[in-house]
Amino acid sequence: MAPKSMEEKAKNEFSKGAWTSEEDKKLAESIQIHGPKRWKTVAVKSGLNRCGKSCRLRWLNYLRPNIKRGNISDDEEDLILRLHKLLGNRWSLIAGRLPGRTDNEIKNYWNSQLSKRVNTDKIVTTVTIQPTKHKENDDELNPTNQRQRESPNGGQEEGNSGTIPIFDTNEFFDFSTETFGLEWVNNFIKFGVEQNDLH
DNA sequence: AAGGGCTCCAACCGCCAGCGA
DNA sequence: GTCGCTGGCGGTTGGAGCCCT
Repeated sequence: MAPKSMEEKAKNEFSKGAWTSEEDKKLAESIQIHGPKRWKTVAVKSGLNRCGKSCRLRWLNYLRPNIKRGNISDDEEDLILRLHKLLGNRWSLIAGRLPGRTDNEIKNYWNSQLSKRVNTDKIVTTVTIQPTKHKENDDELNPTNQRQRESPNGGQEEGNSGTIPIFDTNEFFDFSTETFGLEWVNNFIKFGVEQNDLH
């Protein structure tokens, strides 16, 4: 029985499990040559018996330069809580606003620490978001939104029961740039204060 | 000291969208 | 228009290490 898809083929042919320092070195060298985009090429040229997806994951979550690991500060935790309240489980978007943090790390942090606290302590952020008429723009901007809505819980954690926050992410985030300035944080907090003042 | 349960996190899996042939 | 390949995403799993009894 031949494999039905490339993914199934990959499952059978590539090695899995923890990466060794030797593999890390080979991967880094290959990425230096081919760039952190063409993962199939990187995987093949590196001589690693790993699939492109695995190489990408390793690079993004571990080898990438300027990556921060562990010791999530109170400020960062507060941001994660607030952003999760607004965005739901859109980890890549949340990570994009936390310099040096990866979506995987934030997802793990949420699942291991924050979700429990949200459920048990009934943490309530002070931000109350009103629906806007720009929902469609949000989808155009972030294709993953559509998938989120199709997920069983609609991208919302149990701790977020109640009204589903719908807002225009573009009001806060400039997705057209890769800069990680903190100006958006000020806008974000200011917006939250304004919304609270209305109630 | 031992072993059973728990926590955390690296890595895998499945799905989907974009793109080129 | 469609098909296959690739990259990106969120969900899930497995194992190493820690803690408690």
